[in-house]
Amino acid sequence: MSEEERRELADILFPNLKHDITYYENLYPERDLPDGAMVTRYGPSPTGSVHLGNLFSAFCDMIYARQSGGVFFLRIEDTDQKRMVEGGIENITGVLKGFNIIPNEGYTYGGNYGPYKQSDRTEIYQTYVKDLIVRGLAYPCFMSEEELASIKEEQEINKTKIGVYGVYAVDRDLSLAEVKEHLKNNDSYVIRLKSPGDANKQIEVNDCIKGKIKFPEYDMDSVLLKKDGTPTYHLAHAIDDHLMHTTHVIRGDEWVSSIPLHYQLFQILGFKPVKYAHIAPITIKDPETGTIRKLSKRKDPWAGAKFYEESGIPIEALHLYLATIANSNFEEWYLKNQDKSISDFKFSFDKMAIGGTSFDALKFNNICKTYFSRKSGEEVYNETLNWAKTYDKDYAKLLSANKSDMIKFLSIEKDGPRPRKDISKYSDVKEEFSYAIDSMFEKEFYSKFDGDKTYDIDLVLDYLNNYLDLDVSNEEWFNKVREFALINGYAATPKEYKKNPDSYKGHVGDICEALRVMITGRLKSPDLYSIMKILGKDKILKRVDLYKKFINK
RNA sequence: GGCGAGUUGGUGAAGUGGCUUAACACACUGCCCUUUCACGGCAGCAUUCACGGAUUCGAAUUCCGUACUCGUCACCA
Repeated sequence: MSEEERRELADILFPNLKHDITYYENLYPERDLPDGAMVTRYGPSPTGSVHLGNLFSAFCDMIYARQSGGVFFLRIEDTDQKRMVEGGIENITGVLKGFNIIPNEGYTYGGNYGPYKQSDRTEIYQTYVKDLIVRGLAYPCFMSEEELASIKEEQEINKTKIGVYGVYAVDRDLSLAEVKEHLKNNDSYVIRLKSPGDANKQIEVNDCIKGKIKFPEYDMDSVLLKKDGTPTYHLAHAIDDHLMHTTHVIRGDEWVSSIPLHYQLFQILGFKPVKYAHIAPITIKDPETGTIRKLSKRKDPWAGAKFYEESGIPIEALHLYLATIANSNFEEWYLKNQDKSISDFKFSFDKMAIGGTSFDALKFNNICKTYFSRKSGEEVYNETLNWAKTYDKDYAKLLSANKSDMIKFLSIEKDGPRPRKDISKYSDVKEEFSYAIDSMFEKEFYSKFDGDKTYDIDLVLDYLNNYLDLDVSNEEWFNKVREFALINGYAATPKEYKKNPDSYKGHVGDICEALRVMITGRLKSPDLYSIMKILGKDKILKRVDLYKKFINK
């Protein structure tokens, strides 16, 4: 086909486009950003629920854009109508918000590079494709599904590369008359790339994470525009990321094998190539089979986005975990810098895992504990209340009614450089601190007690009535407990008791244990003095009463 | 099958030719601290980096081959 003919063909195929390429190029000028600013984007396909892997890649988009003073935008990639799920888009934007992953531009966020939904950009894609046709780099292909299937079969038998290329691209060099004939017959068609590549030549690309990768040049006539005039992912990616001036495409590594195609597309469209950062999938070692596989929403609760909120895991703790997955040196840095947060850390692509990143539930749990340990009692209280308001309304009421005491309980052993680590999620607060709220404690009625001993109520009452003094310091208080222990035939320290076990009934620890069990209903608790001080003598005595009922039930 | 990537302890991983008798964290075990638990401290936990070969004075690190795992080869993204 001559250039004249291609021009004619382009006009026949796309008669109604309002603009030309230059129009769009001018519409979306270069962004005015500081040097080194990264423009990243998250491009979800609205197919329903969100996977941890998606969240991770969006998280990376956000941190890299943020730390470089760039832009992170959200683009809805809904070019496939068949995959559309009712409410899918709303679900995605909602989940992102819920996870505190906030784009600073894009769908529902606005910006000067929209529309940010691909189904609203069809005309733009077609404009570029029309130009490609004029330049002889794209052509209409009328091959039927059957024809495609049959060349694939042939290729499989011949053990050659599968796809539409070379001699298999039968419509590649159709004459204008032939195309017109097809059109007259109303034959359906797609627009294919007329790939200028040579598979015998190599290209080398530099992935920000994976480093240098070599591929044969791309030589297949990939589909650019589908039968319905809608673009394929590849075309949309090239055009959108060019027009929106994305600098870094961070995406899952299932895309690395399409790098040659994308690279070629950028080249023939005359676009400055984007930098790619292909992140490894989040995997898990299957507990049953021992093999490594991708996280599965069906088998692994962590894979689904809903899980975290529902089970009361703080979003910030998840961010912390994503950050430790994202950069291998983050964890160490975070442990050394007690007072710093994620945004203080400088992430870099070369600290990202190249192979699969394994999800370590135990480590995640520990990170959650660390998160809580660094929060003040009041912060823990507020966050827990906030969570309970939607996920445990009854508990939320109890929390509100017991605010000041609850904060005191949650603050025990929080000051100082070595805070307790006993909570990993909001629902743990309810479990671990049930003794803090009278009505809960009464209901629980020592059901949490996991020992088999019964304790001397008279001894405890004697102590409470005659020796208890909560107006002194912790140390003085404990000295009085020691005094009381000695008087009653208990050793003042466990060491002493160990030396002469026969001369004592037990040691101070035993007295404390009795107190602890009656007051908290369990063998383990935070500092006893602090608990007693918050409760006060009256409540303590009531609990001893309750214990009496428990023993005699 | 073609193309591409990965393979370091119980786990997540650091490591880019000598500073590695393989960091750090999680888990586990022991001891210490201690009124319980948690926290914290100390110690233990890979004589070895999938396997075979090559290069080198020297390799977990470079090269070649083998095995296994993963991704991809759609008018899905």
